[in-house]
Amino acid sequence: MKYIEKLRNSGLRPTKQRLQICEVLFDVDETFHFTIYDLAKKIKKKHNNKISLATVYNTVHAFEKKGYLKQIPINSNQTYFDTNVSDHHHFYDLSEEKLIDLKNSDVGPINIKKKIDGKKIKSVEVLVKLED
Amino acid sequence: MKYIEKLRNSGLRPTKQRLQICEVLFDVDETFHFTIYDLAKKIKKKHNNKISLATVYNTVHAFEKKGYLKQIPINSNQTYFDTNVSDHHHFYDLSEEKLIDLKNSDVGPINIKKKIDGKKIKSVEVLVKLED
DNA sequence: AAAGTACTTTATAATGATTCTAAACAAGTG
DNA sequence: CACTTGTTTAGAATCATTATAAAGTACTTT
Repeated sequence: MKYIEKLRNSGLRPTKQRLQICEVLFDVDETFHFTIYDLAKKIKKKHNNKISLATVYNTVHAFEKKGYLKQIPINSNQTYFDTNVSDHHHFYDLSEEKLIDLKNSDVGPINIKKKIDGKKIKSVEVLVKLED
Repeated sequence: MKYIEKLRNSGLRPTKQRLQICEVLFDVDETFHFTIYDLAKKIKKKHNNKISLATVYNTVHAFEKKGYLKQIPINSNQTYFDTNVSDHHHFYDLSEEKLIDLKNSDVGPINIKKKIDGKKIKSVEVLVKLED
């Protein structure tokens, strides 16, 4: 199984549940955005078994910490994640409440001129809100 | 009272509670970031009376809809608001969990090259995450 | 392979922010 | 003042997320 090593490298034991979650998240042609609830539904559909919500939360957070997933900064009642962990940005369609990827090359270079002493920049994320 | 007209113009009745909230939010030299809970505490301290949390929520959301407040897109368990409604951006200091304003002039111009049919851009917000 | 340990999963309970409800109240209008 | 409409309120309800602790599984050591 191709995800066993990925998990091992992160100090996570390759359990049946984690492997199933990996398949849903990473065994696809295109990256996608999801909430925990979405993901739980997808797993149930694909593998025809239910993984405890607590496990889905734990695993997603472990993956996020390891850099396999990214949290998307957006104001919503639910937390959105992205399987696209490359440096990129987002449109947020307000009327449809949907996220759309914005490739890095679709946004001109961003120059942050202000510096904060003793801190370094970890990420620069742009959220472009869309209305009709 | 200087906020009465502001409220009236927005179709909001100038009630005692709304005026008190206005004073806490807008009667200050510098703009600031806050959560609903922060705001409720500030009101209690400044006016020495308690406004129902439900009212604080209602009023903040009404103000946000009218453009008197801005929601800050950030992943946190609580929603952050900003009394600075001008076009600007934010640093988010991950270790101190604190927001810092980034003036528009501190960020080079942002050029969004991709267009979505039938949608127009409402806002462009940059979140710069800081680590130690 | 058995035994021991450390990590995982799970159902369920707990938490905490936010929203809803419906009754009491205040503001605006004639 | 009488009337309508908007507002406030405490408390209940909701919903995402986190904590708990018991049962299960993976890995290591013999």
